[in-house]
Amino acid sequence: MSEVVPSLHQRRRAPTDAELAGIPWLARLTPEERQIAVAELQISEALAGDLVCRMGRPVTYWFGVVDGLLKMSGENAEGQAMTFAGLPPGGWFGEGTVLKREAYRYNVQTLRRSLVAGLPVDTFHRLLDQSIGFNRFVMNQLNERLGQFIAAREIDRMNNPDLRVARSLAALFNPVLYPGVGEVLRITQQELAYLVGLSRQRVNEALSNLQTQNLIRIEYGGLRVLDLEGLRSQRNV
DNA sequence: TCATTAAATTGTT
DNA sequence: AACAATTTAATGA
Repeated sequence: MSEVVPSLHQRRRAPTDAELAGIPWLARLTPEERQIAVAELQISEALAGDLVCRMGRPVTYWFGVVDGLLKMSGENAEGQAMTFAGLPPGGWFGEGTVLKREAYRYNVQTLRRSLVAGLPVDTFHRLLDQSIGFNRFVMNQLNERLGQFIAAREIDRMNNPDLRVARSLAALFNPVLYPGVGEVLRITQQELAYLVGLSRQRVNEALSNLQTQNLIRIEYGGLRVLDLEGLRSQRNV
């Protein structure tokens, strides 16, 4: 576990066109608004294990995943890390904290080498003041994630590992929150195991079961979703 | 472009 | 946790 915030600063640069294309809310802006946003957007390359934001630190940016895989976690009363959510490409997070200009309430760490985009807090507020499209995006985002966290409570209460994996996968394939994912989610079975809180062996077995049911197809270094509704509606057997 | 080798990931016990 | 099998990425002719 390494804190590499300094390297995040050093690696910061302007976004390329290809990276901008992967940022979903830019499409909701007018050309003028878009120009403001793009001028302020930063891209940073984070190595595996880097902390993107740290609990308690003052908020600096609204973050999004351009490429790679992140995990959001907090601490329980005993100080044990607890994973809240996985963040695949296209996912943006921290707007609640940015809105209130508070300190980050969780840790976000890369599970592997990733490209992370950041919009400065002041620019976020400027867009919120000026842009209807931006407001719509943020509102939709908050709403969708509320649904996902409610679903996550259900997942936590399930003791059947196959169900946990199925529902967690369905969350990662959410096209509204993570539009960069598409048909194939780039994730190793080890990474998924970290997110779900199971051993890799058990995840491997659960994935095999889901593949047998034609819900997913296992690929090298990733998973292809065949039936998202089927994953969501997995029930106890 | 192809063959060889190293590294990463998966499947299994 | 350990190991073998498989897939991909890197290297160099």
